[in-house]
Amino acid sequence: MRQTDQAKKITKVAASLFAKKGYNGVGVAEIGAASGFGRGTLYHHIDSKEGLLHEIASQYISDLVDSGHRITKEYPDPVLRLSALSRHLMSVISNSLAEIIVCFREVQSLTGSRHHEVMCMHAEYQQIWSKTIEEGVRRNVFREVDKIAVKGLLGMYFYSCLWLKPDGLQSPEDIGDVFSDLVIRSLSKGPSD
Amino acid sequence: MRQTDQAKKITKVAASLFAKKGYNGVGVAEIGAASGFGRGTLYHHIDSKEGLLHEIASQYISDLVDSGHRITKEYPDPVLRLSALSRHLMSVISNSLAEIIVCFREVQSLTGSRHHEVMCMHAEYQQIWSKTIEEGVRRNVFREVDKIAVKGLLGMYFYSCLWLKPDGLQSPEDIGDVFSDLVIRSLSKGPSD
DNA sequence: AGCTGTATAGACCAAACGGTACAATAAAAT
DNA sequence: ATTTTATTGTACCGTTTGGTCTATACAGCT
Repeated sequence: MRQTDQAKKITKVAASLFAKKGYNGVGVAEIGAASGFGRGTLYHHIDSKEGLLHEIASQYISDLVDSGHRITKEYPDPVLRLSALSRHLMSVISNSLAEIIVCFREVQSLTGSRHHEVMCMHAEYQQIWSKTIEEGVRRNVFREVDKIAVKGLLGMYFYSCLWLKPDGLQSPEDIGDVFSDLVIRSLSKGPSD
Repeated sequence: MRQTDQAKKITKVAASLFAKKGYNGVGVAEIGAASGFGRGTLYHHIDSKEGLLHEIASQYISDLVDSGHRITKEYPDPVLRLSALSRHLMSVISNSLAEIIVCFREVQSLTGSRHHEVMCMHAEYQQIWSKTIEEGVRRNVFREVDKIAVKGLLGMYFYSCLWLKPDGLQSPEDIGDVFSDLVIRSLSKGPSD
């Protein structure tokens, strides 16, 4: 969707407000005030409050899916690919904290096709990780794991939006490395496998 | 806090409504209707809407902390303790899905000391896991890991409230076992450590 | 019967909600 | 200079918000 600069600014402001107070905890008047507009002006730039939410949620997750496919092509080796996915995911989360918090906390506030679209993209991103693990099993570098494991591993990352501090001591890439180390060790073949 | 049967019922109903639509997405009228009361009656049993939220959030997490301490005493061995914590956490999450979803999604809607209290208990629970890992390092069964790792590992569990189905194929304990397997492998000493 | 304490429903309140209408203004195009 | 076109603020709409107040009903007890 084409967005003007003003609309982008409003989307950005709305994301951080939604992240702080929740979708239903923020009124359109507050969004307007925070972006320096009156209510009438606001509605000249956006279509509806829910449209704003959809924009926030879908934008970041479609980016994630695109980058995921790119990384898949770039790294044929499953171990290296997992490290790259890990670093990248962590840096996206860190750079779009507000958007991702909103996306996870407020998906259920989206209705109909908007909700469906976001859920599908989320499933697609999970597939990217699943395929990587399967590839590792095929190449005999990973052991066979329950299908539910990938949900757990991704949870490690996504849950971080609740404790990640943008100006923390560790960089997102450092954290991504710590996590990918955990992930790869948990998947690797041990002496008994 | 002492709660009458009616108050407990209202808390339960409110938890599932909050989980589905978000704290600010549900009105007190709706809570009343869903529990079979008018608005006046509702306020005869509860003090305020935020009090309800606090009840939901604090109740489950204080249970979690208590059980955590109990398990710590019961299992001196870090590996066995981690497995027990894992199974237990997963079954609590599964049995109180709505409450936990609400707790994580809406903590920020709590104000002042109520917010602080919940955050402290959450930190205390994380400590229980941290201490277990440290104990394992001391006993030379776990390798040294970054302090941030425990946040990631707990995220595996907590994030599950977004995809866990109460009537799913796998029991919470099964999932807990899959997860504890991942956790223990990711922490274990490898050939190169 | 009379009293006391707990439940209950519904009217009511001021404030805020998402969204629209419209007039006023600024900028651009002619 | 005049006409379009894109922005803006404000007043307004009906609805819903969290919370209070009051009147009634119904127990159990004396």
